Amino acid sequence: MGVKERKERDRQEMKELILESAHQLFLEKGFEQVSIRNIAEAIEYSPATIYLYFKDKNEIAHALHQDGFRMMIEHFQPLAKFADPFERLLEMGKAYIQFATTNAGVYQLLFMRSEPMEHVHCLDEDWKEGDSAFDVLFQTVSQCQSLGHFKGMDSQNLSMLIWSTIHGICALRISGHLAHVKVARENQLALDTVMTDTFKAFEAVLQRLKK
Amino acid sequence: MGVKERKERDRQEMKELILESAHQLFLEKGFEQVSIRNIAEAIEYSPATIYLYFKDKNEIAHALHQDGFRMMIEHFQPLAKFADPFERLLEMGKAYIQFATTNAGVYQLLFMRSEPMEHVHCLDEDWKEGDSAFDVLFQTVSQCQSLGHFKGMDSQNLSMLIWSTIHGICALRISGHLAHVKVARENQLALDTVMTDTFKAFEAVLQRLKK
DNA sequence: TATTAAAATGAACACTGTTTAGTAGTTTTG
DNA sequence: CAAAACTACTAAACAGTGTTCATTTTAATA
Repeated sequence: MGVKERKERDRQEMKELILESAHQLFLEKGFEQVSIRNIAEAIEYSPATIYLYFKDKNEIAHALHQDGFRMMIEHFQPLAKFADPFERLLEMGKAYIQFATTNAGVYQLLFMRSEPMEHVHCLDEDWKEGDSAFDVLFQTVSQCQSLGHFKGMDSQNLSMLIWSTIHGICALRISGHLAHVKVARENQLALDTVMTDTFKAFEAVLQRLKK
Repeated sequence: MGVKERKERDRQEMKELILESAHQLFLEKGFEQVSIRNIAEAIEYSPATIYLYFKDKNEIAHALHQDGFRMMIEHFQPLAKFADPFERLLEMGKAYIQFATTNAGVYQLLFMRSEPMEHVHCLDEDWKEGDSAFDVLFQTVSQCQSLGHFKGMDSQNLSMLIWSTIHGICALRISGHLAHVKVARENQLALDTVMTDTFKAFEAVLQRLKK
């Protein structure tokens, strides 16, 4: 009698239903702007029901982290065709910015939400995907170094640095803070050139540090 | 009979009182975690009173923007002693990160709060200070270029790029997202070296772009 | 002192995330 | 089959949020 199994299956289906609705709503309005009641209404259940499947709103966000990272990794898939790691790194930067600006809701959920301090210990579970996404960058950076690029720098530090850099560009765009600075309004940063410009800027510094 | 003048003075004092309390509370708990009722309690007035002096919570945030920028500009004051613009730029980066991490509440208020879309048109007033803060960076970058650094790049684009870069580092730190990535936990980025590393990384790219 | 204007507020509205007590429906057991 | 046990679900409430409004208190004027 597989009644227990069916119950478990129903339970997973319900979780999926909630996550799907939440995911779609977050895409449209952003995490903070979507209430538990909104999700409940969308799936035509009572708000309290959601708490039978998820501890709190944070747990829904965490569950969707995996989805978000999968989306990112998928978005990075075409980059494999770039044989030269350095060229791939450049394209990764572009692809990253492109993903973040076209999926602002997802991006905010992943990287721009200041989480409650207690939940910093969600290490193993929902950031497995995150770590493997980071690994894509790390591998590319390492390959660049194998070819003689970025001499004398720690691969991990460098990877984080590059990530921070690109994230900064995305975060300021999404939050709309670039629009405040007069210069940014008059002089729009073109997506196509931003990565090469970034790396060009890096250069000037090395020349200085060399001598 | 200067009763009207006194009333106006009282009104400004009240506004100041509200802003001071709000400022302090935001420092302690962050913008989102402070309610109008918290502020009201701190100044020993009814919550409704606050709405006689400020249209809404956003207007309080905007009023405090100026304070925040003044704090930043003040924090950057000692940098004037660096005669070499390039060296000053490096120190600015360090100072910026130092300010953001020690005044996370202020920094979040200034750059990490996603504002309601309607309010993107607060151009002239509360971002005057912001523009002049940006100008500090822009001037330094321009001076660097006068000395031959960052050849062939648009000064404004480059300034925004540098800002984005440093902001990314700060934002990921403050929001705690660095703690998620396994690498970041095991391998803490040292504040002292992060700027030089950033600029070192820039180098590798130029070498590649040159050929 | 009475009148008028301004300032402050208590109470409410429409929300939010979350908890609890209680109700239906299904499954298992005697 | 009926009773007990367990499950899924929800209405209602709690404590909080930003905000508004009718009402009262306070102060200035005539």
